[in-house]
Amino acid sequence: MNGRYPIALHILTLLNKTQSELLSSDYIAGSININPALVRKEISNLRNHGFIASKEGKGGGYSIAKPGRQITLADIYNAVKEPHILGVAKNTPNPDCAIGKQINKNIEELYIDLDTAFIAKLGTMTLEDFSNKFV
Amino acid sequence: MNGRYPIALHILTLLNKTQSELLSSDYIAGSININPALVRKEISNLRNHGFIASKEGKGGGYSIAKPGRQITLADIYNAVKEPHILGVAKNTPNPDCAIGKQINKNIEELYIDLDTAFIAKLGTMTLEDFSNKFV
DNA sequence: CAATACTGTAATAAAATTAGTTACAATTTA
DNA sequence: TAAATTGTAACTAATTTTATTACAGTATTG
Repeated sequence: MNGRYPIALHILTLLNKTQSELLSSDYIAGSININPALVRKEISNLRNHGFIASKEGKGGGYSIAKPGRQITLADIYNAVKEPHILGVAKNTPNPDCAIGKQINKNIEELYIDLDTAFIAKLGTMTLEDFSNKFV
Repeated sequence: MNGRYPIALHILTLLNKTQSELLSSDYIAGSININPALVRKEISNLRNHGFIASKEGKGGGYSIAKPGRQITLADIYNAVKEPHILGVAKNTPNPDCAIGKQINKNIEELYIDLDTAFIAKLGTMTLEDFSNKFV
């Protein structure tokens, strides 16, 4: 798994804590300590999911698009998630092997089961809850 | 996340289904369709965790070290797991930012919480259960 | 005891993925 | 019109993952 989830959480926490004004990608990048273009790229994704509103032009920037109470950590997970929770092997198993032939289907099933449980757990926590951990 | 979990599951399923004889890394690699040296490397890890027994020399190979009923999918997860369930960002957040200063601690807490729940779920399934999905 | 067939492990190389950088058009404000 | 900002693409660098090669060590078997 790459660093997109923690980055997304960082961005959304900042915006959720800053209701009154717009934050620029430069400011956000300064808090995270990464490149502003990367921030804009991830925000582009989060905006497509309806979590963030943006305003172009001078004085523009970003704000949270809806109350943190209405964004669960599962929603964020779904917005940045990897294809499979426990990783994907890149091999193509041997179709002439009894196990190899069936393993992908069975792993797939297992993953769906796990993913469902994981999302259920994440769904019990909101961005607001997470934000409230900050003093 | 990389492909180690599915690879480990594949190896262990093969061995659990083959109680009577030893399987060579070559045979296992043939089923997975990856390099035998990689198989031996992952097995080296799984052996250190007590899941696999090995025999060197001619006619040697691998076998399951204990009943599949005694190996949970959580045990396997713990043997190959990544540092964090939802990924790690490589940045060092700005310590002069109120959010940046606290985010790592809060993410850490969240991850421990999630990991615990995930392991509990995985702990309800055994290698035997997984093996039984194969007809 | 010599040949063979394995494991165990390390070193290296190749491939794939992720993160970072640069650039610039488009937009808005003043 | 100048300045500040987003949006996006193209490219580069770094890191991680996977693959390959090699070979010493260990049993087995004729």
